Amino acid sequence: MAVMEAVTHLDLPGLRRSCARCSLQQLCLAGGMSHEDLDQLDDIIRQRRPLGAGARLFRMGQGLDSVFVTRDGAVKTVTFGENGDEQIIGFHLPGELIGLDALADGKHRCEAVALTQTSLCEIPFAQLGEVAAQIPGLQQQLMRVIGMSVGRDQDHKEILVRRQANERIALFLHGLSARYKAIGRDPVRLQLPMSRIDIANYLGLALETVSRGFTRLQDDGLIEVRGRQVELVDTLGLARLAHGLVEAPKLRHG
Amino acid sequence: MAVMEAVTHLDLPGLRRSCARCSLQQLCLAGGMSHEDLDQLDDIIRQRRPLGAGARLFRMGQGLDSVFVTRDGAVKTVTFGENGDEQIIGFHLPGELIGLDALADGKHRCEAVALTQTSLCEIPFAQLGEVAAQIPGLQQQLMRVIGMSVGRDQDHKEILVRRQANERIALFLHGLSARYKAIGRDPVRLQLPMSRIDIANYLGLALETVSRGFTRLQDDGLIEVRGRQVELVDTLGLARLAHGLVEAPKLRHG
DNA sequence: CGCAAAATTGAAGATTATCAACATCGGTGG
DNA sequence: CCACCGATGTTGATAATCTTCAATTTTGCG
Repeated sequence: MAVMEAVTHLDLPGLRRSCARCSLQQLCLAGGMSHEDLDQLDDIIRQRRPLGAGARLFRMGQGLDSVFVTRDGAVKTVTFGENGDEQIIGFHLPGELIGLDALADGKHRCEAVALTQTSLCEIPFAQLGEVAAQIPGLQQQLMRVIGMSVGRDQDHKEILVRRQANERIALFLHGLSARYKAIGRDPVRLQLPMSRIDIANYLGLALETVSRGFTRLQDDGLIEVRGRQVELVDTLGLARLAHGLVEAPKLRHG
Repeated sequence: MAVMEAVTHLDLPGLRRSCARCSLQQLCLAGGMSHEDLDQLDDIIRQRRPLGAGARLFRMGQGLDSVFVTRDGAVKTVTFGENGDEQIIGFHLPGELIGLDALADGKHRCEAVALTQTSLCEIPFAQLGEVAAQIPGLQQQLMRVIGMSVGRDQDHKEILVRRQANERIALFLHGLSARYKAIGRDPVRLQLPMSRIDIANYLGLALETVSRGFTRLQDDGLIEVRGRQVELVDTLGLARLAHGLVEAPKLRHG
């Protein structure tokens, strides 16, 4: 029961803070639980030393040992087709659960890779099951968290079915903004943790198309792009574009 | 606790058959449970009178009362954008769980519509939670079933990111075949329960593109199309196309 | 400061959406 | 039993969008 790690005495920022004092509490597994129950949850959660960009949480085919919740930073989950090409299945921001892909048969069908320096909570799955059986609130909250993950999957699909590249990009930014807002970050000035290639891959587009889309949205006055920092200028217009309410996105005359 | 309905004495085919004798047992919530536990599960499951094509299981915004498992037939889940257009989120074949979209906040964000005459099992969600807390096996199996649903979502995404229409179609048929096989149906001669429009919507394509894709795949000797009956002739070739291993799907010279 | 990776921009070619006409299927009623 | 009708599905032509290949610029970091 290796609950405590060498990490305990390091006192790095964000480490060994209890769930009770975690700002992500409401979004995470800890949501809506009594202080007593939180202690029990705390006991099984391992808080890992921050991972560097590119570090892997788990690999495809590996058994489901733990589920993870990002605490700070960002993670992408990817699969690899027969031809070996990477496909990004999801981006995971703070408070979002990672590892559900192994729920079906106990083996991961994704690989999880840190996009930036990332610290996260690790929850041994077997122990989670045990504790959840004892604490009714945790059981319920686990379902809610799973539901949120399913909801993000659905959002991703709703992006991918769009035929217009700019609509996908607008939806992507719009959704990201909402997620940032939910974790108390600035929903207008977005600091993107992922590259254009990763965005393109996630959106099912060529990277050049994404690049062009960004400049196009900027030219139309919807966003302001400075590398990986994107500012949402005309949130309403962006939302209209995102929801396909712009009939003819014509070029300016001339 | 309205467990029994007027339906009890009807003895329609597929009605009031216990989980223990259900052919879908292994895929469904009943998988891997003892005979005793199955009885307990049986007690909370309502088996509904078959629904006609077009009937709705639940609507968007409605509270999560029950989850459903298709027993026979097929169901689609759809959302409606701001502009009112329908978007198909998933197709649900026998043994597949429906209703997880409401797990996050207790309200459905999809609508579920029967594609053909469909009979299914209804499981009141509150009671499921109670029983699951008592039966450790059910808890575990519930996770597995949720995991399978998440896996299908991932498959759907992997279809949608494909840029080539024929690849999407090939992947769609390939995946459908696998699901048919899992429930003991012929994985080669597929009887599609959904229209071309629905397929196009699900694949993020125009319906004409789907129609052309079908005939193209037929011309290439991969499938044989007779309306909604599609026979997979060259399964290997179809898989190769599905996985993007065909470099240049050129037209025949001339 | 310089280099490699990341991002932008340009031009050409290919694929798909769209509009439109036509064929086919299934069910209903004569 | 056949004919009709609407719904469903197929096919054709055109225009628009996206991908691809290529060159260039910018960024980030040692």
